[in-house]
Amino acid sequence: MPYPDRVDEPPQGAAPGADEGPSGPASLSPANMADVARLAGVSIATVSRALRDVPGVGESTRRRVREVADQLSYVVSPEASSLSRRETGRVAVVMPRMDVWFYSMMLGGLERGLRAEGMDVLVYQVPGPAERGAFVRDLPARRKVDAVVLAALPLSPEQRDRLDLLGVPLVIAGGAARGLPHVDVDDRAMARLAVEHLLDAGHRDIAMVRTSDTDDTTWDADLLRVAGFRDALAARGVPERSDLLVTEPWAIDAGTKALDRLLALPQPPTAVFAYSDELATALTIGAWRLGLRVPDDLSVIGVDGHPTAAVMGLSTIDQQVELQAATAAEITVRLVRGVGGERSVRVPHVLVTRGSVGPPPAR
Amino acid sequence: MPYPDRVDEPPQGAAPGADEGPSGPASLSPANMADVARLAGVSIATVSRALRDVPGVGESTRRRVREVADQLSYVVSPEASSLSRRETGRVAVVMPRMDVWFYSMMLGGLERGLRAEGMDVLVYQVPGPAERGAFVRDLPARRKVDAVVLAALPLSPEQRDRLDLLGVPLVIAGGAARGLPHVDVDDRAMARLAVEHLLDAGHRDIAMVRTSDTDDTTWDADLLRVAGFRDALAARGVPERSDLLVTEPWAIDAGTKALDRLLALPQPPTAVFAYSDELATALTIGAWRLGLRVPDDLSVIGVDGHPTAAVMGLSTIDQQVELQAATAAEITVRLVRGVGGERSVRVPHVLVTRGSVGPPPAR
DNA sequence: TTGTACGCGTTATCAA
DNA sequence: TTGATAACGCGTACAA
Repeated sequence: MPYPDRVDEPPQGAAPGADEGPSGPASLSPANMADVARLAGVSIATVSRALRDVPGVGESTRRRVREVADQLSYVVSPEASSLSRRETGRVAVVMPRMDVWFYSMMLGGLERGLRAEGMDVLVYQVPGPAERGAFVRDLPARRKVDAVVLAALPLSPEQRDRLDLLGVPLVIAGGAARGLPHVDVDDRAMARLAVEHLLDAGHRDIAMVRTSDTDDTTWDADLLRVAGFRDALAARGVPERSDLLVTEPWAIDAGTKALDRLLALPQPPTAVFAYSDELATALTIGAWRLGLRVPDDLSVIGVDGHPTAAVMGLSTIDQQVELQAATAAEITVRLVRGVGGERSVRVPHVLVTRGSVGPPPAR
Repeated sequence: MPYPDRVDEPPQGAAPGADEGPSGPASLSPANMADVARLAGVSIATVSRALRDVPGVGESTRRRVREVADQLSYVVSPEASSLSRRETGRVAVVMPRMDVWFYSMMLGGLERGLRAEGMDVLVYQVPGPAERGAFVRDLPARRKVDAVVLAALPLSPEQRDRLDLLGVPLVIAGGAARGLPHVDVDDRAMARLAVEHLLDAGHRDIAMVRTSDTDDTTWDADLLRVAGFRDALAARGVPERSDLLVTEPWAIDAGTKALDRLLALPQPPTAVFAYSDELATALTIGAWRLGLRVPDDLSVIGVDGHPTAAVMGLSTIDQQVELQAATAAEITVRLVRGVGGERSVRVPHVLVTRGSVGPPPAR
């Protein structure tokens, strides 16, 4: 009777007929440190030290423990380890949704960066105002993670304050927030750059197209890009025409609809600055389908660095989402580990010219 | 001295100057059950029972415990709870990447479905063959989750077998696998349907466009869709022209390149079946930029249900990724809870006609 | 209905 | 270098 001290294990889970896996050695209830210790003829403490590579273990002992460990295909229980170390090794990433380009890029980059540092990523989708309220009220991530990354999640200052109750470092990715570590881009400057690019090409009747959310959420990036649009016009002394700032309710083809409205104007624009590449794309497709040529009849520029923009040949301001994500991951890791360094970083943007901007058509 | 039995707490983490949050009551090291028990004047066991809504607690007692709990803003330690219950409340979602449409949709849907059932989602990005090998070898998710969902992750049968060592239910989302619970679509039938749609419109010179991976990975869906393409032609007695099956190395503009090759043929196709909407989109954009009209000069149909396809006006076979995800989430939950039901589901596809398919141009 | 006491699997402290 | 042993915080038979 080799293991007199283990007599529990009810059949647990699996229905009678269920497969138990062809792999023999995987006995129910995986091995624990005690098992390893016993087989290696050492104490639990030594096993713990040996497997964690902490100093203070004889080389031969360490080897032996290692061998026994993978012979039993033993792995440390993360739960028990966390309980004891008071760390989870996990980071929560919270975003409105993860099935649209910007967020999926951000999530992908964060996962890469965090996993490279040995952290697991727990994801939370918090789409609307109601869900945001619930998230902030219930703090479902509490005690589950060592840090929380908010990816472009619109929160009120009070909501942000309440997140202090999480008791772990908080990082904003893709946006700013007074006092909190964050990674962002200069939305205002990006917009200014885009519009300057159009002005440089000779345009004066420049429209800006954006979308509004179905709920009443306001996005800082939106306001800032409108401001940048105005900055650029003002700086060149081009009077702003209010009819050229059009806002469509969000929809996948909002750009197309915006174009229709612009073309119906008595004096249509010769160039369009779109809030996003998605908008620019839909707008351009709409233009093509109407028989308009880009940029001969209409110049278009967007913001994002969306891959479709490349296929479309759309000029854009690349906001380098991967870099934002990688940077946010790095900051998060540093905060968790308690090492110093920049707490907030502004990622540079890049004008990518692809041929969707040209001189205005001759009248 | 109210709490004589708690005398630990080194400053832990936070640098001296760091903000401690304006929220007063959040003392370092959050309250535990013992704290709640003491303040409520009951035993720890009672607190545990009261907070978990298990029967066997007086109504007044339960209320009192609840009050004390949120007064202390107490939350159960997931680590300790997991350790004791031998469950994590987490599910791992593993996918090659999460920053492309299909996977981000899948992940979003899985997260929604799993969270609705109270499970947290841990994500793993396993891009290439090397990472797949490492994932299968090291099983980093072991002991961290109650189930694993593999989302369209290409694995060899041996690799799948090795995943048995995870010791938790395994679900395949967006693909099949002998013996494993899975959710998939009928790729072969989808392709057949798409090509039949083109045949019905009168086309006979029908091309299929697909991409090849940079690594040597083979995707079942790819083979099946090619088979479906052939099925449809054969069923109508249309001889297959080998020059009309073109494969481009994956790139965002692969569709455009494929089109160039097709148009260079002595007898170009009058219609194209694209492996994906992404390909169909790039191909269509390429066609437009060449001055071709769709469907007047060329008919195009894709597969996916990608939102861009809607903007483009592309007909497609919608593979209902959200439904696939929701179904996979449901199956996963059932397996974890050990309740019966279908272990594998085939999700229906839908032909969406949008006007990118018309009769072939008159010669 | 409530309390006691042990187990869950580690890490960390203190001796040896 | 190694070994006991006490936390870590919660779930749960078992007893009261």
